[in-house]
Amino acid sequence: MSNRTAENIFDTLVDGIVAGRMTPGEPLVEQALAEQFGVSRTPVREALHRLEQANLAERGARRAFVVRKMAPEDLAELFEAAGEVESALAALAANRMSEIERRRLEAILGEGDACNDPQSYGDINARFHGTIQSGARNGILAATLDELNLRTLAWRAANFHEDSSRLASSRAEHRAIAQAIFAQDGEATRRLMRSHVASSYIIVADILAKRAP
Amino acid sequence: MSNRTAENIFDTLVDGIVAGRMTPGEPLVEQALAEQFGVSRTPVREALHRLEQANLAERGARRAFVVRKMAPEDLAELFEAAGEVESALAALAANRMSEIERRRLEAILGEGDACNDPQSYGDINARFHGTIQSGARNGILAATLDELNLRTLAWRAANFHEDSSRLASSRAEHRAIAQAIFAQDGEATRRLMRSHVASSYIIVADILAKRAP
DNA sequence: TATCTTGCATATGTATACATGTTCTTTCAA
DNA sequence: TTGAAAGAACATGTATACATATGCAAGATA
Repeated sequence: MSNRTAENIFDTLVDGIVAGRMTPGEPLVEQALAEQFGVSRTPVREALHRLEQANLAERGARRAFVVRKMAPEDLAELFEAAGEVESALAALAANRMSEIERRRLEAILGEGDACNDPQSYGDINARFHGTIQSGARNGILAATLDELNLRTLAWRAANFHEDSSRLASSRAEHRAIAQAIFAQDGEATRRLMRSHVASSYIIVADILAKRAP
Repeated sequence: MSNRTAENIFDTLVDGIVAGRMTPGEPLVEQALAEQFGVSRTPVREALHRLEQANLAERGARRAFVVRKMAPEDLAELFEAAGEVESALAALAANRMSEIERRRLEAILGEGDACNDPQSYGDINARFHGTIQSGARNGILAATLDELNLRTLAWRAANFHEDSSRLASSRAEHRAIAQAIFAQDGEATRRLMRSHVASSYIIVADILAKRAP
């Protein structure tokens, strides 16, 4: 079965990493992956290079690729960077979102209040952030955030399950952000979004610290 | 001579694009480049894929790669994105730069005042921004800015030569930014840096508008 | 026993041939 | 003259063989 193309293989590997099925340090050998996917080394090779560029893979022994390990300092930088970019997007969105988009955001808030299942709350959370992201009217900055989030996702999936107390505070933070957006107060929106991202960082870092002290 | 490796070829092509020797829309054909560099298609291919990922190349007719053309709206988004990221870095730097770094920044300011040659002022300008960038203590966010700047550079090089009036206002803006950093006023630094990047955008956009109205 | 050297195992880097897909051109018919 | 269909041309996608580099292990030598 060689219906898999380079793009396809890349997506599969990304998914495996962000879903936590492939653990940091795990080797990514061209030949082995080629046999596994039923293709030659060439498309696998291309996929691995893209992984490296996306900072999801790095070089290990014998120049081999391995799933990237991140130091705790890298994690802090990563969340700080994502927080800065997403809060910038939110500040822009506060001044640029259409009336329709604002109403959609309000609706998403309502869905979040009515939802207690962590799984589907994750979905609602993604739609909340996605609505703000597209409301900023800057595709390049949005793509930049996507890149960064790909990397935070790898951590979240491996280490983080939303608990109910986090769910409650997430709701409150979302509402505060939305209110700042409705008031078209860019700077308040920026500040609130930054601290929202920071609090999700604290949880991930906390779980990590407890796990490997 | 085939001392050139994939990395080398990538760098050469990037340089050619940002320096304006390769114009937007120019085809990048694997076979032709391979012969030109004296290597096979394989390393050229890899370089082209990296160019595409860096948004410096895109697909043209017959799936061929061409040097990326940017619409004016893209340019606006790009500078806005770069402005947000760099101003975030500057805000962080205002609170994190060491005493030594602050003195270095002051020295660079002095060099800028003493310099009237646009060429070497470009150098000083790069060192000013580089000092702030590294003073922010966030390598990931700094790398993000580098990526964006690679793309703005392609425009600047093709369309922009600093004139002396711009040089004077650039000096004044740098001094204002530095003073906000010395005062450890993150928010003022952010605001000033954002408007500094925006004014360089205005110049590029202006020249562009006069060129192809 | 410690260390340096040599050789091999392993994984990526490159070259080349062939496969695939897309566009342009030519040709034939209405 | 126009339109559609077929095929040639061109460019990338993939497979495979060979080249190169790197780390590890074994053995020789001080």
